[in-house]
Amino acid sequence: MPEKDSFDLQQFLPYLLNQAAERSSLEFQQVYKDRYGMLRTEWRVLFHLGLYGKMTAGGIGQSAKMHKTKISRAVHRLADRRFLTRARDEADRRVEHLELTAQGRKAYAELREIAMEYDAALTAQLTPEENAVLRGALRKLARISA
Amino acid sequence: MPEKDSFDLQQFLPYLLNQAAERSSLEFQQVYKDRYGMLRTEWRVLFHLGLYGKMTAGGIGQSAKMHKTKISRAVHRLADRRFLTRARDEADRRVEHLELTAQGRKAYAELREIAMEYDAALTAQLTPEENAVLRGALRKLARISA
DNA sequence: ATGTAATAGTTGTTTTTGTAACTAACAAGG
DNA sequence: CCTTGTTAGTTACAAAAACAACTATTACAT
Repeated sequence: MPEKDSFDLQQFLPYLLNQAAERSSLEFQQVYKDRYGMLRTEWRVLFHLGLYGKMTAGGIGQSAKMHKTKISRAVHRLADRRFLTRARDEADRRVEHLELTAQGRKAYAELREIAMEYDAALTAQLTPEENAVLRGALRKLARISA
Repeated sequence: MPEKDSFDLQQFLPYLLNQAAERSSLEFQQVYKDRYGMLRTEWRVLFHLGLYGKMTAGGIGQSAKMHKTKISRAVHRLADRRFLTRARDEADRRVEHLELTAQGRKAYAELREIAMEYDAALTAQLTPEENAVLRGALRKLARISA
C-alpha cells in the first residue's frame, strides 16, 4: 500500500484510539456476553453499582458518559434478571436508587476478577513507562478528572 | 462516589480506551456528518481510497479491520453519492476496484485538512513524550504492524 | 395558587450494526 | 469435465444504538 500524501491514517489519533478500543472491547466482551448474555451497557451499569454501591441512573450516566436511554434499558434488563433492585426515593419521587442484589454482586465479583486479569494481560504487552503514560494521556483525552 | 474495592474502573484499560475513543470520534464525527452526511464507516472507506488510491473492498477491510458487510454498505452509499466508482477486475470477476471520483477526492482533501487540524488540537493537549508513547502503545494494543 | 421551566426516567421510531445465509466466480483434485 | 472448497461481495433478518417525543414529578417565579 503505497502512501500518496503526507497524511498518515495510522497515526491519526481518533483512528488509533478506535482501533485499540474496539479490539480490547471486543475481546473483553466475549466474557460477559458468553457468561451472562450481557451487553456492554449492562456491564457498565453493573460495574458502577458493584464499585460504588447504590447509585441513581442519572449518576451512572454522568460517570459513564452514557445516554440515559441506554441506561434505562440496561437497568431494565438487569432488573429482569434480578441483578439489581430499584427503590424510589421518597423525598424526590422522580429518582430511583439502584442497588445490586446478591446475585448481581456475585456476577460483579466474578467479572471484576476477569477484568483484572484481562487488564493485566494488556498491561503485560506494554512497558511500565508506556503503561503509566498511556493511562495518563487517555485520561486527559477523555477528560476524566480524578 | 466512595470506592469500595480494589478494582478501579477509571484505570481499566478497555474502559479508558473507550472513553477516549468515543470522545474524540464524536468530536471529529460532527465534521463529516454535518458536512457530508457521512457515517464513520464511510469516512474510513473514503480515507483509505484517498490515501492509498485504488483499492478493493477486501483490501480496505483488512487495513481498517472492518467487516465486509460494513464496507459493502459504505461503498454503496459512497457510490450513490458519486464519491467513488467501482470497476470489475477483468482477470478475476469477483473483485471490484474502487476509486474516488473528482468529487470524492475533493471531499477527502477537505476532510483530511480538518482531520490534521483536529489531530493537532488533540496532540496539543499532550506533551511530546506522551504523544510518542501514546501512539506507540495504541499501535501495540491494536496490533497495527507498520 | 398557578403557569412555566427543569429534571428523572421511559417509550416509540428510525438508523445502524451484527450475524448468517446467500450468489457468483475462481481453484484444484480427481 | 465435475465435485468440493475457497474467496469477493451482497442481501436478509435480528439485535442494538441514536434520537425525539413523552410522563411524572419537582422547582420556582409570579
